[in-house]
Amino acid sequence: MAIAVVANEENSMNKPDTKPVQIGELAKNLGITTRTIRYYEEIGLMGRTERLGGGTRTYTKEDILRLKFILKLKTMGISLKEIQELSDIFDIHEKDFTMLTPKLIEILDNHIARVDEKMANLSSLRKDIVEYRIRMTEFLTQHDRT
Amino acid sequence: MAIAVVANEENSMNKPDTKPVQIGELAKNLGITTRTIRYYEEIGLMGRTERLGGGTRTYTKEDILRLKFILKLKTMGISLKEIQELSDIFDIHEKDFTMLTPKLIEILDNHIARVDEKMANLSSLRKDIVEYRIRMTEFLTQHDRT
DNA sequence: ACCGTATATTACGTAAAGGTAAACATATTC
DNA sequence: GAATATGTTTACCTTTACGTAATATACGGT
Repeated sequence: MAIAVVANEENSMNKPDTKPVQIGELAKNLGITTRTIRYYEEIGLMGRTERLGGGTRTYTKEDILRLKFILKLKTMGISLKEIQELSDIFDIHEKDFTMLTPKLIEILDNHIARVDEKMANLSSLRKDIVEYRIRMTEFLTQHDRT
Repeated sequence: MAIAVVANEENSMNKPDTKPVQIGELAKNLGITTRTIRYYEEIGLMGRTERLGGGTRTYTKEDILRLKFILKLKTMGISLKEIQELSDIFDIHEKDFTMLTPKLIEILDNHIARVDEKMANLSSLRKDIVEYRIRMTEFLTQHDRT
């Protein structure tokens, strides 16, 4: 239940449908490719999940929440490297989500600052470009007249 | 004189020091590396400049202005690929800067729009992160009490 | 002529986040 | 049981803007 909070779970009816899902279906549901899921496992974002006899990966509800959490952080512009740090903490402390929260908040705070900075930069950049554009236009019209 | 307008030339005393410069000194003056200059030539941003007998590159005042122009566009976030388009036009029309201006304005307009979009995205992103951060904090304090 | 520094060319390395292909095993469906 | 779909691993490809190294000449001054 803990991680559901952070993965934006809707919790509609909470059916106990604990039927593990395979990678293809999961990918389709989440709108990503299987390569992405395997890649996340490869770099240690997902703990290694259960496999069927032949090696086919299966994903429990918890696994899926974890993946959704990763995707959520990604949409917020957190890099996979930062998410790795979180994953490490999460796994080291035997999936105790509370151990993860302080670091998460730290990263988020950090990220807010970065976003603020970026916005300031873009704002001044925009001014530059517009100014430049005006000079160009003037230059052009002067040449039209001559 | 034409390109001087766009490269932000200070035009302090306008000494006729038309002594061609070599790549190392030029790089130092502009605060970039020689690799960068050669790279720009490699991908066609700089027309091939004159060489000394042994093949050493030399740069005239015009060449330097062209390079400054490229750097100026870069600081505004224009990609080298876009600058290539401009360079192509410039070279095709035998270095007539007026032929280049419409495309330049188009690129700048385009770029302003992109910057605006980025800023809007960052703004909503910031909201998301802050909201999320608040939820995390609440989650944490609840667990402290229990 | 010689020395030390600058330059030339070629070519591989880097970071991020996967894409894509090859070659194979497994699972499902008719 | 053959065809089809899905899964597996390994490993090289992509983009951007150069960094870095290796090797070979060239330039400038004495």
